[in-house]
Amino acid sequence: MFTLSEENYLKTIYHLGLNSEIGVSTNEIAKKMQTKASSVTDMIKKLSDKNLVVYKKYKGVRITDFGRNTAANIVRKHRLWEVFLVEKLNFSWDEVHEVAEQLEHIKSPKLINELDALLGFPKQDPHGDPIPDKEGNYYPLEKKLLATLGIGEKGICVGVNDSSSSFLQFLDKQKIALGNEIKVLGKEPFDDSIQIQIANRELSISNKIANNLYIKILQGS
Amino acid sequence: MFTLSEENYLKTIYHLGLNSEIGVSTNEIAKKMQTKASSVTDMIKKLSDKNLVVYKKYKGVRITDFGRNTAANIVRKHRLWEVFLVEKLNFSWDEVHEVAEQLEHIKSPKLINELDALLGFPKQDPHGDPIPDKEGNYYPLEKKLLATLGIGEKGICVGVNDSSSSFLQFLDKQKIALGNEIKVLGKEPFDDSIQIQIANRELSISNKIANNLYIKILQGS
DNA sequence: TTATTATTTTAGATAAGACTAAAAATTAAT
DNA sequence: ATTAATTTTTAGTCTTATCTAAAATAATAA
Repeated sequence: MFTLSEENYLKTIYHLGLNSEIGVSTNEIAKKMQTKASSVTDMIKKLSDKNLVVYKKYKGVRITDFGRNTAANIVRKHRLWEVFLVEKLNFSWDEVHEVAEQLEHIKSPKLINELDALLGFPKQDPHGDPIPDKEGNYYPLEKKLLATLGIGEKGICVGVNDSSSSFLQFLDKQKIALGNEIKVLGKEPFDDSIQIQIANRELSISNKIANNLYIKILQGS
Repeated sequence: MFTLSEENYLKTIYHLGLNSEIGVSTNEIAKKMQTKASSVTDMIKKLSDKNLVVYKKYKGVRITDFGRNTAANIVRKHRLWEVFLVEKLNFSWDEVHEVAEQLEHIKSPKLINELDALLGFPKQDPHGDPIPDKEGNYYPLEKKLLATLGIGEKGICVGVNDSSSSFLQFLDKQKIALGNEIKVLGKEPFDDSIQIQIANRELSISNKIANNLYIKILQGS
């Protein structure tokens, strides 16, 4: 099995490598993990010894199939715990991350499979991010940023781009939650703000907000 | 906050000190934790620096009020998680300990309070051990060993003395569970075995088993 | 293409937690 | 009350994960 530190590095490498064809650089990892490049080099060697990544000096790392699988399993645990915290323990979506960061390292296959069942085999976490299955596969939602919708289009709020707690708290305050139906009523060219209808209320949303909210387009809108 | 290791040592000292007036010895701790006495001495100094125990060289340690409170909180978390695993995730009582050993170190007051509420504020864990409240107080059940009951007495199975997985698995196999009503039908002087009635079945129980099962006496039996 | 800058790695140090072996203190036995 | 046996502590070493400072390599600019 892997240490806490190894799991955290692996997870970071997994996330950073998702949208890039080339290797993940030492500095990128160091910045993301708030640590020093030399520490990253040390850890990369350990992960490489355990066949979780392929490492070529000065060329960054690429995750292996084994590493990807291992990382996806940690992400699966993280996101299932987030669902549990929100659905069963009354956490709000800005409170879940920190606790899930701890819970994701608990080792017990039975625990996580039973938790999955208790929650009804959810496919997304409270931020709309997909939950990998036992094999590490997941199916990202077809989604667009609210800012890219045209006037008259409507959809369901399915996720956030920025999951900083200040943004999530803002959404809570405005009573915008996952699952809400949102319709674009108008767009203001002057400041790129957007007028929307949500749960029978009308709101004006700044461009910055609209660029951080993901919407699943409803058919026939 | 405390490290994983510090918490584990503290918990052991707490348990070993419960039924003794004098200090807990280095060797006792080492034996219980499957480690070496020298490692214990090192750790004791750290716990002492953090005011969790009082340490006098060659005289063992005594837990402080602060230490006792901290330890009781870890025990509280351990036992609440055990209830959760059995009640919500279909674990059997011999499977819960190992996972609870991990979960008890998760840091989040909200998590544990909400979990407590989800479970309906239970007072005992699946082995019948009392769950401390937020202040670290708990109320042990009035209980007797099955072996000490007289013929005709009856009570409810409320706990085990030995919680080794082999014993717990034996109980599972015999369909003896917490909450079952047990009546003593007879005692065999030759081998000190006991005949009991449990859930409309009659069973013969060896003395060794009867010395590891706690019974809450029912009034008027 | 060479010099400059940025990135990455190496070397050496530190802290936590564990170990072994030896020394010191306590307890038990004669 | 000494000696012997046991317990406990100290001293020194090891591993993991981190750091700083310096060296090596790669990328960029003149």
